Parts: sequence; C-alpha cells; structure tokens
Amino acid sequence: MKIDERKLKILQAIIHNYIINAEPIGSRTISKKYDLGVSPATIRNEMSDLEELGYLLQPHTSAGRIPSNKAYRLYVNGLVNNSHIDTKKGNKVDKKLIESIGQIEELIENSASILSKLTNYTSLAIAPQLKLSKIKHVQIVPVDEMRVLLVIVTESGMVKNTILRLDRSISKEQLNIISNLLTEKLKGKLIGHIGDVLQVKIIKDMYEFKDILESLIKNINKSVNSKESVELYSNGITKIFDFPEYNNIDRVKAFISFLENKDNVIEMLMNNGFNSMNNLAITIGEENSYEEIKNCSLITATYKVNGKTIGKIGVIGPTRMEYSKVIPLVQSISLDLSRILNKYFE
Amino acid sequence: MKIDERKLKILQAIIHNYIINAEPIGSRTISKKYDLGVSPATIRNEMSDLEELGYLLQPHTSAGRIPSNKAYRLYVNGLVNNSHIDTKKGNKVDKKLIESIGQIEELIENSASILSKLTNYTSLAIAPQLKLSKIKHVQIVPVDEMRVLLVIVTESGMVKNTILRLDRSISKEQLNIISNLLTEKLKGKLIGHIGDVLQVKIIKDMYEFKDILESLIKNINKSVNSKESVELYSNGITKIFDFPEYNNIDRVKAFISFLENKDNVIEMLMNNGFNSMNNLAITIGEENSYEEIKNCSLITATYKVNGKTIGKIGVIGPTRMEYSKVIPLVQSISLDLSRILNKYFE
DNA sequence: ATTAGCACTCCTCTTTACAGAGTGCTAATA
DNA sequence: TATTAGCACTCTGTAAAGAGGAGTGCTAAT
Repeated sequence: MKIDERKLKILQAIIHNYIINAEPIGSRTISKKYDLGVSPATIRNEMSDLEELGYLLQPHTSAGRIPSNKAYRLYVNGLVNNSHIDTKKGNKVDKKLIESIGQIEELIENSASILSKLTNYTSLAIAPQLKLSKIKHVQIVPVDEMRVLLVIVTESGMVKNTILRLDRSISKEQLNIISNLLTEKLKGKLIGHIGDVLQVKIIKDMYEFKDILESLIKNINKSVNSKESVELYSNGITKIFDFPEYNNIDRVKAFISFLENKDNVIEMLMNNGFNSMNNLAITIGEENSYEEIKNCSLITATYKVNGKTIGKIGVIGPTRMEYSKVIPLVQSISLDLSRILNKYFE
Repeated sequence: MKIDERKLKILQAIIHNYIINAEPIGSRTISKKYDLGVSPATIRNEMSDLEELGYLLQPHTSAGRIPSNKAYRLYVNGLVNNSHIDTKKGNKVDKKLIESIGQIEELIENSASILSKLTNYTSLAIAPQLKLSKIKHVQIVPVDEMRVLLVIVTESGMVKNTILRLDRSISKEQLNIISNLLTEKLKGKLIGHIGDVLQVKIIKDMYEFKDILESLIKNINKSVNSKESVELYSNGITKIFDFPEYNNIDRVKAFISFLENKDNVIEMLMNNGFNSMNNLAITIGEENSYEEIKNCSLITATYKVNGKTIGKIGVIGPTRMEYSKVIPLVQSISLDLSRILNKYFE
C-alpha cells in the first residue's frame, strides 16, 4: 500500500488540526472542517490505512486519531524541502539585536529571549565554544602581587579571559616575556589542546619560568575543559505550561528538571543534527535520545563567524510544534546572529 | 488575652506538624501525637483562642487548623533569638567549596548548588556587586586593531573585565599612558560613579585622548549600570515540585515564572533584610512584597570581603519552611563563603 | 477549669449513570 | 469497484449521589 494524494491530504489535515488543538480528531470532524469532497466513511477507511502505514495513532478505540512521529517527519521534510523559507520576519529582529551588542554573551542571551517571545516556545542557545577555537594571541596582565589576568584572543576574534593565581610574584616585564613566548608557541593551536602542546614543547625552552608555566597550564586546562566553560542560555522555560499536554505536573517537572541540568542540555544541543549538511537541525519526538524529552521536538540552527560554526540557537517544545512557523524563525535568527557577529569581528 | 505557656506549646505543636505534613491538624490528633497532658476538648478551647489572637487559620469549618504568618514569625524569632546556631554542619561543605574555587563565579554557583542540595529548597545567590566596589587599579590591554580589554581591579580584590570597541586604533604605549592616568584619577572611586568622575575632571587633563576616553566612558557605564551586570544564580528550581502545596500547576507556574524574571529576583534579594542588623534576613509569606511569592518564605545571608558586603545567598520555599534546619545552613554557608573569599583575596 | 458526649458541618473518595465522539462492519448505491 | 449511509458497539469524561471521615462548637457533668 502506498500513500497517495488523498491520504496525504487527510494526513496533513490531521497534523494541522493536532498542532493547533492538541486533540485527536475523528472522520466526521475532518470532513466538516476540511473540504476534502468525500464522506466521513471514506475518510475512516483512509485513516485506517494511514494507521496501518504507521502515520496515525489512536489513543484508544473510540478516540479520534493523532499523528505519529513518522507523520511529523514526513510533514517537516516536506516543509524543509520546499524551503521557501521566509527570512523577512528576521528584519524586525535585527534592530533590536544590534542595539544590544554590548558583550557577545548579552547578544546571544538577547537572541534567545527574542526567539522565545516570537515562537512561544522555550529557547536555548550555546555561546561560542572556546575549545574548538584557534589561538591568535596570548597576553598576561598583572592584577596584584599574586594574581594575573590571562587573556586569550582567538582567530575568530573572541576573547577568553581568566584570573589565575600564581605561587610566586613575578614582574611585569617577565610577564611580557612569557606572554610573547606563549603567543609564539600557541598561535594557530586549538584552545582545547593548550595542555598537550605546552606539556611537551614549551617547558623545555622556558625552564626559567617552569613553575609559573606549570601553574598556568593547570589552571588553563581546568577552566577551558570544564563543562562550565560552555555558556548555555535558556529563555521562556515557563512557555511549556501553556500547552495542554503539559497540564500534568509530572510531565512539567520532567521537562523542567531536564532543562535545569546543564550537561544534558548541552549534550542534546551538540548532538542535534551532528551530521546534517545545512545549518538547520530538527529532532522529532522519539528521535530524541533522552527519555525525558521523547515527546518534544528540538529545532536548532548553528551560527558562524568567518565560516566557522561557533554556537547554536533553537527552540524546544511539544512534538506537535508549529514547525511551519518555528523553522523559518530559527533559521533567520541564526543567520542574523552570524551576520551581526561577522560584522562585529570585521 | 495573652499567649501563655500552654498556648505556646500547642502552637508549636501545630507549626511543627504543619511544617512536616503540610496538612491542617485537629485537636484529637494533637493530643495523640504530642504529649500535652490535656484532653482534646481543652486543646480545642485553646485553639479557638489562638485563632482569635491571629496565630491560627482554619481552611474551612471542619478542617483542622494551620499556622498563620504571625505564628511563623513568632516561631522564627524564637529560633533566631535562641541563636545557638550550629555551624558544625558547615564543615562538610567547606572542602567541597575550596576545591571548586576556580573562578569566583563558579564558587558562588557551587555554593548555591550545595545549599539547595542540603536544604531541599530552591537556592538563590547574587555575585559581587561591582557598582558598590572601589577601584584599585585600571589596565587597558590591546586585543586587536580596534578592540581593547579593560580590566578594573577593585579594592576588595575582584576583577571586572570588559571588551571595548574603539573608534580608532591606538598603540600599546598610548594605552599604557591612558591606563596609568585612569588609575591615578579613579583610585578609590566607586565603580558605579566612574561616569560622573570622568565626565568632569579627566577630559580636561587628557585632551589628547578625548575621543578614546569618551568611547570608553560610554561603554563602561553601559556595562556597569545594566542590570545584567549583577550575576544571579539559582539552583534546584524543581525542588518546588516536591511540596504538596505546589501540586497545583498554576501555583508552580507562578513560582517558576517569578524566578525566571531576573529583575524581580534581584530586587527581592536586595530588599530582603534591607535594614536588618545582622547578616541574616528572613521574610515570611505575606511579608513579601511580590504577589507571586506571598506564600513563600525567603531566608538569605550576606557574605563579605574585608568587612564589606559583596553578595547574598539564600533559599526560597513554601511558608512552612523547615526554618530550624534551613537557618543554620544558610548562616553557615554564608560564613564559609566569606571566609574562603577573604582567604582568596589575602 | 477541664472533659466527655453529641449533633452538625464540610471535604473527599467512590460509585453510578449518561451523554458525546468515534470506530468498524455491512449493505446499499453510483 | 469505489463510495457512502446506517447502526451497533466502545471508550472517555463528567456530573450527581452517597458514604465515610475528620473536626468543630456547644452543653452538661465532673
């Protein structure tokens, strides 16, 4: 059995209805609300077929039917392939964003906030991942007797700075020497690899500052490799309360608990569309690997600086998400972000 | 009518019971569970008096009674005045905290996390408020052609740094000159007042760098004065789901929505115990000024560096909070924080 | 002053009944 | 042969009714 034109139309009607009403729909209601030119009985037969094909589910015998994950996937693929994604909506966003560009973190946070307000779903964003950035230059600045500020500038133009505590005091001039040596040695290396590089090569050349360097390395590794070093922003968590499928307290708890766990969320975002070609990634319901969000869908897009992906932004919500509205919005806000960041970094 | 010994005992029994069970209790049950040496009938009479005095509430005619805010206040004042606050529990906390002290922000965040785990309530913390800190020295470091890193070290030893974008490029030497001049002029001033000070005095002396300075001032003000500049941490938001009074979805939503609004929470924390003498502040139920949390209690304590209050940490939960357990924990974690921070800053 | 006894109140839980929405099957129809 | 009308059947959600339980306030006895 194949899914023909009419079956597709009926399926689309059911999906459309369920996205809006969150309730099963029966043959009679379909024939009244959607003008398909056939009687409820015919629709019933087709629905029976669609169920057999795995596109529909029946909560119980005498309820109507709802779309399955397979149905959403079909629907979403259709949306994305047609891909007349309307980026006009993005223009409104633009001005607000540009005004807010004090710090990059603020920019990302504001973008997430805007995305949540526009979509009415919970938004998530991760800020530039330093581990994967290449170093452009390194500078160490004295703060007081025992502490220094380590500044690492990446090739994409981002800046990471960390206060470090040393074991002995050291002069400004010596710090300059170390800074220059470090820059020379580390230029072009990945921040995530600082530890390895330093361990092997540098210690030898710079025996004079051995203790200082060891202390530096230890601290850099600690601060760069910790999960804490990935900034995560979420916004509009309480949007989830607005959906009838979350009028159950346990479901809300599971959802919010999941989002409160930073590690989970970061991993989920990282894995989303890990091997997708374009910058958009969509995971639907059961496709999620975490149990807690198997009835959610996740739509994310990457943003880039100088052609390099540095972060992600997207939304999470019930499986019956308004894909046709959300996909263009996520797409366009990520493009806006990329554009603004590129402008900022020249 | 005065509240005598026996009334107080009955009241305490009711408070104790309600804190644990979250349910009204009647005279018969009290006489069975708490050995007061009088019959239910007597207890009934006393309860009637206590209600008249405003210490008890009756959800409906044939329910038992629950404590009023006035009752909690009496109870908590008793606890705090007896103040044999047991800081032994703090010792366990200590080691975990010391290990985590990479960045100060991380320390505060971890403290909040530990506090939530220990108390089983939602914890909140605000990190050092820069506005109120005095400047020790200022350093400007070049990042690339058009950007510099502004580092401000405060007298208490904290460091604030901000990336700034300039309108024209400037040499390293010139930056050093500016840094030194700024340090000289700004030493001892409040960060929050940088704008005022610079506007009046400095521009005249440093005409050469007028444009650079103006750009700097604009950016510093923006980054210091924005509400964003107060770091807020919360942990264990989902603890609220564990309390039976929050098995109602609307109440949970109101609570979480409130906490999601950073401005609200910061203001609430700032106002808590605004004019209290010691470092501990407790707001009970209706005493809260925000409608959304009038059935919550807030317990916070300040932490200090060099005798100066730089932040707050505490918990929020249902009015029937386990005060006798939470108060010492909040107290001791704030003391730990102060101690560790002081050690860190010498 | 305290307490036993009792009528009364109010809430909550369970049971029962019923309306509503939907299905699948069969037989009639185009 | 595909479509449709008709009908018996199923399942859910909700409202009404009733039983049970916990607690109170009052009165009268101790």
